[in-house]
Amino acid sequence: MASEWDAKLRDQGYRITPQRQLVLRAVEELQHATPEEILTEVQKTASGVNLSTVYRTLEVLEEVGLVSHAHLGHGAPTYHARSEHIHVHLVCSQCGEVKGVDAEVAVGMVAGLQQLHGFETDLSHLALQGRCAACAQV
Amino acid sequence: MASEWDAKLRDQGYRITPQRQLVLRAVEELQHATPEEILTEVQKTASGVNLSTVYRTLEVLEEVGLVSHAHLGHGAPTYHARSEHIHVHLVCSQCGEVKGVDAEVAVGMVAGLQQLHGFETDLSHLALQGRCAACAQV
DNA sequence: GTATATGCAAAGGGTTTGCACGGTT
DNA sequence: AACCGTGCAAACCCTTTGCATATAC
Repeated sequence: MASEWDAKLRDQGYRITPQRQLVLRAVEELQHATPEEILTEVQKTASGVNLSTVYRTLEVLEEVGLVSHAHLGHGAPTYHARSEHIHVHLVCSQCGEVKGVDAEVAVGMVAGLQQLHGFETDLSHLALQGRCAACAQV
Repeated sequence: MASEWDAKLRDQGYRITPQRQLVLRAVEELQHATPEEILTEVQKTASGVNLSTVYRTLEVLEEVGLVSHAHLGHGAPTYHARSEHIHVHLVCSQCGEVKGVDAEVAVGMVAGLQQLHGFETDLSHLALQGRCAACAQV
């Protein structure tokens, strides 16, 4: 049901605007995009849209649960749609490669944290630093 | 052997300076501090030290393996000494609380990533977003 | 003595905010 | 008609960089 997006906004008292629709669509299409990249994508359709609107919109979309962000490197965060398959980000600190892998690998840890510390982990934010297979071989 | 710190620097061709010693000590004492906080601590002893020196020093100390950083929230990253017990950061996205827990909880995930994807995870950078026990009860 | 490290100040990225206008409800 | 959302521009925080001076080696 891809048309639930507007309901999620309305339910929390937010209005439906072209900008919000375009930003959400851009996030879905680009998959791991920074605010700047999202702006560029949005401007292909609506050139007048402003960067601050993208920031404000992402904040709203995140609050209603339509998107999430993760800090993959030192720069800007990247946003992805919440509807996507939940995945964990593997970031190679040597070559910078980013790989998304199934969140399955982390369920043990999540269960452990819940049991030991009562902590409810949100995996959609998770970025793991390390060395990818290629760089580790050296 | 707390006096190995200078050797680690020298071995990689770096010089030993008061600033580097002070920054390292500040990181060890403050435990999870931002560059700004580290500067303030260092300036208690040497008021002339500059923020850009702190940044450059942290970069060097990280390269030689004396400190690590993690992005706990939206703001500046925090630095901690590598010699400390390895721990994972649990960040509550609701109340902002940060808790360090033993990295033991993550060994299963690390092993899985190694096996499935050849990825060597660096746990010292790991920050997990979620809800702490207190906030989850609501 | 020479190369590296530092302090200073300016520039740079990324993000937030105040305000007047425009659009959704 | 009322209020929320947007565009614009300025401000903000965090970080990096160029350059002259000071310092470790």
